This record gives sequence, structure tokens and C-alpha cells, in this order.
Amino acid sequence: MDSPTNLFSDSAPQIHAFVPTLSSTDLPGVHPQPSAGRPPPSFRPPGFPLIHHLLQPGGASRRIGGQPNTNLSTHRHLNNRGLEEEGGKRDGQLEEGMGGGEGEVLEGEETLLEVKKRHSDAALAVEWSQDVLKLKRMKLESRQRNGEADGETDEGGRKREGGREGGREGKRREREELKEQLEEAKERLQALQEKVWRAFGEKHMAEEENKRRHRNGNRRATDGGDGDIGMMEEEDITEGMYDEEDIDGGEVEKESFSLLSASPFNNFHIHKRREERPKERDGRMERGRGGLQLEGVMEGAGLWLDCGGLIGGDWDGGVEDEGEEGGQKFAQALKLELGSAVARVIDRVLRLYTETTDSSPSSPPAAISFLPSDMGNDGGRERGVWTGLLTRGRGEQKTRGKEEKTGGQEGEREKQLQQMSNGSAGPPGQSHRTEPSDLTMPLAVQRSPDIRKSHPLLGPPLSAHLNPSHPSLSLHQPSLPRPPPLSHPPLLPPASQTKDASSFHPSSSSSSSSSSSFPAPPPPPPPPPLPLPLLHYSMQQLFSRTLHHPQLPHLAPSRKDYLNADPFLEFSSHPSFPPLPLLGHLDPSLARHAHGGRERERGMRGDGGMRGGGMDGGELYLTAGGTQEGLSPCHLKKAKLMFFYTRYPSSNTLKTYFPDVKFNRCVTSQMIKWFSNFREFFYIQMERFARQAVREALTRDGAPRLGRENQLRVGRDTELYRILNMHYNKSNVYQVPERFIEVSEVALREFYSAIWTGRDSDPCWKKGIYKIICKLDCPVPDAFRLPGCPVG
DNA sequence: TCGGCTCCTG
DNA sequence: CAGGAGCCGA
Repeated sequence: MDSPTNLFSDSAPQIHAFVPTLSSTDLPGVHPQPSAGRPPPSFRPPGFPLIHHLLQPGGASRRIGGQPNTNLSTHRHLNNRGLEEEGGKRDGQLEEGMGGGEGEVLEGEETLLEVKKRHSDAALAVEWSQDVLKLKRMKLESRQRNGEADGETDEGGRKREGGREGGREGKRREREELKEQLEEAKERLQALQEKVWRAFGEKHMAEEENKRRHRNGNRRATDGGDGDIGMMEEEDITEGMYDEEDIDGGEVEKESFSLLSASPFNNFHIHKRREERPKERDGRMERGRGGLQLEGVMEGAGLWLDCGGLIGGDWDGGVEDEGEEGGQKFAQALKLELGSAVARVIDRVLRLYTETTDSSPSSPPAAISFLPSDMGNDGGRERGVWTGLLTRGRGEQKTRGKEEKTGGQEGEREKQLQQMSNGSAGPPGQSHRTEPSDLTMPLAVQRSPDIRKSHPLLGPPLSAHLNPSHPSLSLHQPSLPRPPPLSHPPLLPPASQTKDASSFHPSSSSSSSSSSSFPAPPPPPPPPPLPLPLLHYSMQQLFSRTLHHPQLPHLAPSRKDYLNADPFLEFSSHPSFPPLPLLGHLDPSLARHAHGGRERERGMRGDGGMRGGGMDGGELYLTAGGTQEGLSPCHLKKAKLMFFYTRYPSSNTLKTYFPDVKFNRCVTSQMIKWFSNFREFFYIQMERFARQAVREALTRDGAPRLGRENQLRVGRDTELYRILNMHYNKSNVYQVPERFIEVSEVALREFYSAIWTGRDSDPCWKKGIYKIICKLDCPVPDAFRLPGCPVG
């Protein structure tokens, strides 16, 4: 978890995919030129298939050459492209041909496979390519017939039977036609092949041909054969092919630069790519040019595909025939154009929005959120941050020293705060609390830098990826020295500590001061489970507002006002976090589940509800006097944030910081129970990571040294930090105070020490640790004294 | 006796 | 996260 800038910088390439410079014509895979020499027979302007794709609601990813339904869809496309001219007479060959001539195919395929196994050198590539072209053609023919059959199931078996009869009659003639077409296609494709060959070099093409040939063999076996090619033992081979394709089909497809199969927009591949992206990024430049360009295409596509069923949907999967390539290219071009256009619109809207919020007088300066987290000095600075959020200028008074010196003033201030909270007008933020659904890491990784800059209050991201060139980095990565911890001397790791640190320390610290000087970005932390590109997020935002609350747009102008009115809302209603996790995929019905049943049952509304009406579930708990009989989810979130400062709050402390709660025995117990649960989680994690560290220390070198303890740290780039942040600061809109990190480190080391020395055999071994941690509480920032929910 | 805490369970 | 049991100290 590190500076937010880093994560956004990391996502920059993907965002670039939307900039106009990457228009569809610039994309190699979309460029019309490569298809110039392609056999045109089956190409049609894919108007209908395109729309068909766009209208695919499910967005289910389809694997190439995979399941029958995949083929069905593809066949329909072929059907729709006017291949009907060959008519029902071809239907008859669907089964007939498969039974008749497939043997040759398989024999040839066996031969090819054998050859492929024996010879991998480039010299065979050309020869193979001819075979591939042939097979491609066969496959296409087969698909056409299959499409005839599959695409018209509505008409029942009658037409099929009729077609079968017609097929018998014209069987001979059609074979001749097919052969002619095959020859024609061969020639054209061969010419094209030579072009490609020249362009990309023999070796590369040889490999690609090898792969493609293999894959084509698979598909042909899968799809059934042509009329002039026999079929035998198909099942066995096909099964094998399926297996093989399951295993490495995606890789083959990804690596191949196949002009015959320009279908890089494959969900499977995209997702696979995303998983590999971190480690691939470095090596990508070293790949063949074709591969590199294809990467660009795929990256761009990935963003759209991530929009789930919105538009990417079903259209990319498995379309691989040259006959469809034109349509595919058209679809890709349109998709990219749409993508860039929508992205521009979204960017504009977001820019407008963020300008209004940034220019609002009560908005904190951008730098404030990235103040060096030197809460270690007592949290005073952090308090300043919070106070700055609440009321401009008040934060300046909040240095620790001043507070101690001006206790009387603070008392007055507290009175004022209490008045604010109990005033008849009601706390401004009370009615605007929000419950943003959080998707911390994934978003953070891929959110736009612009967004991030405009919303500096976002918590630190997890990733340690840096883009030092990013303009905001200098602002937000101050080089202030890390403050000394309060009570416990920090067991700062030695400078030499690196990779062999414990797993909760996956990389060098980039937090605060020590990290910014690291020359090279540390190894990336565990990748977020669901990276969310900006577009996805933006679309989610737009859809969550428009779909859930279509009336919202007209409320947009007033947003600035109520933002100013409620400082908490600076966090809570911030659009920087999607209201819906990726799960939703822009589908409101799905997104509804993402908020969790309990909160909804309690009257907690989704993000949109709060924004639209300024209502919040918390209001349901309000009594006439402005306090609540019960505890709302907002209170829970606030309590979690308070846990960053105090692990063992007293009842009085709780009453002080929850002025809007009407405390009774039950409520107090519940809140105390909350903190008890917080502690439990905290200690469980500490113990878990400490044990892991001990294990690793033992396995690392047979003679473990206690010096390893020095590597026990909880930097913002560690897994432990990520877990803690996710638990207590799920929406990640609050900057975890450095103080808490230090406390966590102390706890971790205490656990480690206890486990290391075997003290954990004592049933009460944790009590001593509890006692230590108990003393490390620090004052909660005054901002928490305000009623309401700080971050939603 | 009561409040608070930990531990366990669901 | 809540509920309950058990423990401890005021």
C-alpha cells in the first residue's frame, strides 16, 4: 500500500488505450490493410453480427473452438452474413460430409502433428502454412454448413431433413465448388502469408505457424470436417484436442500473430493476460513486433471487455475464421472507437465534476491527504488532516503541542462540536452519510491518475508500483523523515533487508520517507483480485447513478453544495470508489448484492440512494433529539477508523466520539464488543503473520537468528497492512495513520518474539502482548468527535 | 454485582 | 460481527 500515485501510474498504459491517438486504425489488429489480401468470399459488412454482439446481454466469455454453444453463435454469424446462397443443399453435408471425408483430415492431421513434433525449425513454416490455409478453408466450409444447421433450429428438423436430401443431390457439384474455392483461397492466403512472412521474419512466423497450425487442427477436429476430407477416429483426437486447448490454447492464441484469426478480443485471453500483466510488462518489449502490437490491441480491448456484458460481451469469443475476420475487424474498430468516445465523455464529466469539488472552498488541498503520515508524533498531524477536511483552517490548530497547551480552548472547541452535533439544525453530514461499497485494491490499481489527483483523500493504495514521472508524485511523496515512534523504539529493518523478508513484507518499504529514494520499484505486492480499469469504474459510476437513480442527473448541480455542507461527505460520497464491486458488471440487480445483506436490511442504502436524496440509513436510527437509539453501519465504520488510534477505548471515549448515539447499556456493550472484535481480528492477523515469519525464518536457514526480527515490519506495501486496511478501512478513503502501523509492528514483533521463544505454549501468553498494545493507544482526532459517519 | 475482556462458535 | 460462556477486578 503505497502512494496512490503509483498505482495510477501503473494503470496509465491502459488508460492510454482510450486516448484518441490509439484509434482503431492505428491498431495493428484492426488495421484494414492486413486483410486486404484475405479471401473476401465470406466477408460482409458485419452490421448485423456487430449489433448482435452488442446486444449480447450475458457477456459470457467464449472460448475458441470450445463448447457447442460457442459454435452455435459463430455459425449464426456466418449464417447472417449471407452464406445462405449455398442454401439448404449444404445442410445435407453436415452429417454426410462429416461421416464421409473426414478421414483424410485426420490422417493429414496426424501427419501434421507428427511433423510438427519432429520438426520445429522455421523451414517448414511455409509448407505448413499452406496446410493451414487448407485446413482453415475446410473449417470454414464446415462451419458454414454447421451454421446452416444450427442457426435454424427454430424451423425444426423439417428444413434440415429437406436440406439433407438436397445435399445428396448436389453433393458432387458442391465438392467441386468447394475445391475451386479452396484453391482460390489458398492462393490469396498464400500471398498474404508471404507478406506476413516478410514482415515478421521467418523464425517468428515459423513458430506462429506452428502454433496456429496446431490450433487449426484442433478446431477442425472440433468443428467437423469438410466434404472431401474423410473423418475417422474423430472422437479420440478431438478429445485430445480439447484437452490440449484447455491447457494451452489461450497461450497459443495469445502468442500468435495470426492474420487469419484476428480475434484477440477474447475474454479468456484478456483475463489471462491481466493475470500475467505485471510480470509480463517488462518482457513485453522484447517480443516480436507483431506480438507487441497485438498486446496493444488486447490491452485496449481488455478495458472494454471488462465492462462485462455492456458491449464487449459475447462478441469476441471464438470468431476465428478468415471469413469472419473482416467483421471482426470492423467490430474491433467500432468497439475501440466507441471506447475512446465514451472514455472521453467520461473523462470530461469526471473532470467537470472534480473541478467543482476541487474548487470548492472547503475542500482540502490536494496535498493534505498525502501529508507524511507522521501521526507518529501522536496523531496530531492526522488530526490535522481530518480537521482540514472538516473545516478549513481548523486543522492548523491541531498540532499535538498546541492541543496540550491549549486545553481550555480545546474544551471550548469540544463544546462547539457538541453543539454542532446536537444543534437543532442537525449535523450537516448526518443526512448524507454514505455507504460506498468498497473495492479497495482493485480500484486503486487502475484508477486514473487524474481521478486520484482530484481526490487526494483516498487512502494510500497498496501497490508499490511507482511512476516517478507522475506529476503528483512530488506533491504526495514528501521526503519528510519518518517520525520516531512514540513509546516503542521502532525496530527498523536494516537497509539490507530485502526479499527474504517475511511474506508480509513483500517489498521494500515505500512508505513515508524511506521508500521514495528507492531507485527501482520493488516487486509488486500481491496483485489485487479484481483490477478495475478506469473505464470500468467510470461506467459503474455512471450506471450506478443513472440506472439506480435515473433522477440523479438533475441533482448534479447541487452536489457541490452538499459536499461543502458535509465535510465527511468528502470521503463518503466520493466517486473515487465504485459503489459496486466488479461483481456488478454494471448490472444493478447484481450490484445490489454487493452491498451485503445485513446493511441493506438495516436500512442502509446503496451509494446512489445517499447521493440522490441525501438520505442515509443512519437516519433511521435518529431520534428526535438528533441521537440514535441504535448503531448504524456508519458508526461501525467510524469505530473501525477509530481503532487506528485506540484499540481499547473506554466507554467515555466512545461516548465522546459518538455524540449522535444515544448510549444505553446495550449500545455501549455493542460498541465495546465491536472493539473487542476489532482487537480479535488484529491480534489474529498479528499472530498469523508472526507465525509465518517464524516458519520462514526456520526454513530459510537452519540456524535462525533473532536478527530476522528486524525484518518484521508492517509497511504500507505489505500484505499485513493490506489486510488490516481492508478490514478497518475497507473503502480505503482514510489514510491509515502511521501510528497504527507502528503499533502493528510492535504487536507483530511481540507475537514473533513470543512464538520464537516458545512462550506461546503458555495459555496466557497473549496477555502480555495485550498489555503492551493497550498502552499504545493514542488520542483520536477531534474530527471523530463530530457526529455522523466519517467515510460512509 | 457489574462492567469489561477474552475466547469460542456460528 | 454477534452471542454466549467464563474470567477478573472494582
